[in-house]
Amino acid sequence: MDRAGEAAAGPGRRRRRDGALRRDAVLDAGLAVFSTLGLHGASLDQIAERAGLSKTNLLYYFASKEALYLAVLQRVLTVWLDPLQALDAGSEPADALKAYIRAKMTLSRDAPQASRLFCLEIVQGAPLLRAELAGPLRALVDAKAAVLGSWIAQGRIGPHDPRHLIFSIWAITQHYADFAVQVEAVTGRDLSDPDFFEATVASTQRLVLAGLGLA
Amino acid sequence: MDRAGEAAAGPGRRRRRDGALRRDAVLDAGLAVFSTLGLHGASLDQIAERAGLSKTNLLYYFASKEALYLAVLQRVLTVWLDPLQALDAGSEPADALKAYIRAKMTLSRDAPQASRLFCLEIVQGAPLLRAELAGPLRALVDAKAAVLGSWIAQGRIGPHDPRHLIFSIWAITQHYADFAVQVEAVTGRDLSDPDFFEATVASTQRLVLAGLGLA
Amino acid sequence: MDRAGEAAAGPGRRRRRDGALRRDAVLDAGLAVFSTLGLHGASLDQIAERAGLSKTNLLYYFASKEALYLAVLQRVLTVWLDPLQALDAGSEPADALKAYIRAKMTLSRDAPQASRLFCLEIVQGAPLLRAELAGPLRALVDAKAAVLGSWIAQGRIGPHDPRHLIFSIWAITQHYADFAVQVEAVTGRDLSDPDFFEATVASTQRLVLAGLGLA
Amino acid sequence: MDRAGEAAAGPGRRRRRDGALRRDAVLDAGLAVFSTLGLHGASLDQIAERAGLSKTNLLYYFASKEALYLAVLQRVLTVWLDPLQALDAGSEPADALKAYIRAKMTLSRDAPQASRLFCLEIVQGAPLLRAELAGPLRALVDAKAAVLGSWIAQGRIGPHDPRHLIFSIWAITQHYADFAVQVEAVTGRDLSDPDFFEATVASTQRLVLAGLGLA
DNA sequence: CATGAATGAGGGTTCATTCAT
DNA sequence: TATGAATGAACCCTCATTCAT
Repeated sequence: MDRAGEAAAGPGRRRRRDGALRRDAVLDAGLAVFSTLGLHGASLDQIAERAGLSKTNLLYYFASKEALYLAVLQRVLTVWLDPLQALDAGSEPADALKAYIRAKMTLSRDAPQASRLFCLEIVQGAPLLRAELAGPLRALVDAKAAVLGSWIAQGRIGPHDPRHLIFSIWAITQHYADFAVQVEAVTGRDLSDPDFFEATVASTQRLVLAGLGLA
Repeated sequence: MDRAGEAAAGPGRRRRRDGALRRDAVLDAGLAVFSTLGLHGASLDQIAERAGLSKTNLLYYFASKEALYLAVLQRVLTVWLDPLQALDAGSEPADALKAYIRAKMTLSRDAPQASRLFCLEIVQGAPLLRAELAGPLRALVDAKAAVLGSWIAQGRIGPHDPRHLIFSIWAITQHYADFAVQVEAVTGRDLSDPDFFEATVASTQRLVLAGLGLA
Repeated sequence: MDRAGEAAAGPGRRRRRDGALRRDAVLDAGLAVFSTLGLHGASLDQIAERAGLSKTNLLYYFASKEALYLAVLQRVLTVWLDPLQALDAGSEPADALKAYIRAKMTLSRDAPQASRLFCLEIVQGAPLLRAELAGPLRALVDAKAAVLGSWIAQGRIGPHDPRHLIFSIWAITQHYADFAVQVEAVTGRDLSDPDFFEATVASTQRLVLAGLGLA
Repeated sequence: MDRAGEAAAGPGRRRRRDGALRRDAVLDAGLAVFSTLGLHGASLDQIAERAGLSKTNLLYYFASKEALYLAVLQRVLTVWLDPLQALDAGSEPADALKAYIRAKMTLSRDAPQASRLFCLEIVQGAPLLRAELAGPLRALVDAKAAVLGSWIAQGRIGPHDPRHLIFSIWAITQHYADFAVQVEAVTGRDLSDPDFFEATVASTQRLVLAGLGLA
């Protein structure tokens, strides 16, 4: 019944849904290609082929290569800042930090391309993202640094500069996505291996918590 | 005598030395441009101009764009692995680790472009460096992991997986070079500020040493 | 009754009238854009936007870009040849020529875009208008040359080749539309200034009439 | 001997001369194509083929299509303003005007493409030439209008506004280049026919001189 | 009548690379 | 060594046109 209903929904609506799907397919393809070859190394032809449409048609959905790149980046950034939002002042510090580390490491496992694209953009000086960094990102970090600061003030965690702590967690967790080839070259494993994933999470949690005098 | 010898060396030798100087100039220019724009975003014209010669002449020194890129990468890699070599089994663990962290952070301050170029290459899957990773780099890490492993076995540092420990130190120290724009957007400072540099070194040392039960 | 009839005419007829209005709007927009940018420099999008409809819809009214261009040209040509028709053998030569010059100069003032589009087409070799030139236009010129010729034969105007005379009048009067930017750059004025318009008409009339020994 | 000398001149010099020749060939081809199809209608491929080189090589000589177009226009403009320079206050008015009309008509015969390209540019609003019009061209016209004005003040020619007189001569003489297709459609002849050329010159001279009371 | 989606051809331009000297 | 000239491949993008509704 439902499927019949969908089939009868009329072309207009189906089309529109197809359009949104194709847009998403393009964003996915863009993420894959951009994160491997960079903005300049990627070609629209490549992305279009991967998304299953023609280059011209791709340009019907996104006005230009740079517009597509930006759209991909925006989508990445949204996902990227999400876990930190959850770091809550009301939680037990150890639990909150452990959860945050796990959440970030999970992202590194499940969305490594997003991590890499973000990394590429930042490493190259964030020509298109600088405003986002100085605006929303900084605001979020300031807010969470305040949370960590209050824990320190209450003596619940050691006196580690909150921003350096955040950077350290970011650095370590993202390292397993961004430097995955290196990790694999050295260890022969990556995060998709459940044992390795758990060992990495545990190791990072232990380092950070002990580093803060919580273990 | 030496100086007279040099002065009288004739065009042949002087030329050769000039040539070596120009080669270095090209490598420097290549590092600067590649680290900002990536392999594909950089143009030989740009690099040549920065190095003060013509594009055609540049191609006399390096057979192709990719050859130049590789040469730049090789030079980077050499510098890159150097500090780890110094991690010596004979030292006191705390001292050795503190020194290593400081050395790496110093590199991030003094050679951020090298760090970024290395990062770019790895993030994109290390298409040209994979062999280096699986070969020399892995061997070096294995060797140093053995050192750390011996310290653990002797109970001189906590039971933290040696490779994860190395990754964590790399991740944190390189973060301040690779994500410098982000660090600056959030904190308003960077490693060239001596106070910030020392605070960052101290913070990282404390986290790692405490994380290993050494503080 | 008529108005009621119109009001009650139903969608069919009203639609048709709307259609004619939109057609005209497209022709107007086409004239404006083509006369500024030429056939190849103009885009259907531009014309459609100016006419207030979508490109696809524009192509419902005109089968192709070239078809639209031709339609615009046709409309221009009709207006263009009109004043010459009025040159009547029965009139006094001086009056007839003065009236013709004024009529042409008025067109240059009121329909400069039409003049320019016609000019563009002719200058480029009239690829789409050659037939019109060799057919109706030549016939008209032949007819009017006969009129002028009869005046010469009667000694009522000087022995100036009729066709050259017509060309001269065309050239001068159209110059103030086609080369308006140049005229304005040199004099700071254009035909929309009533004083300048009258002075230009008078000047041209004087030159031509005196040139024919009529003053 | 001369030819041998040239042949022995060495590659460097021959090359350079070839380069200048090719540049000229490109300018010629550009004039031919631009004057027929306009800036937007012309393609670099077309021009390159006509000039006997590849599109890419053409772009080695001229940085962009617009740069080439401008270079062509500049060359045209130089030739264009030349005859007017010769209009000298010291001459007999009738002789000077007759000579000027002949010179302009000769240009229309020998360089009709230049005339047409100039016309195209002006008709479209002179987007790239406006500065030239308001600067050098206006200055030249002002100077020559002063000459004509002095003749009027001395009663040597009739009281015809000098600028309108100049415009009229321009309009008529250029008409035979710019509207050549129309002239040919109507008369079956063009300026390359010596009889027609002389008749046209004479006719124009008579109209203008008589118009000024000089015949 | 009207529209959103899709397409293919072509255009200008960049750029690494080669050639000839 | 060094350079100016030349080339061909690839790329992004525009645009007239068609399709399907």
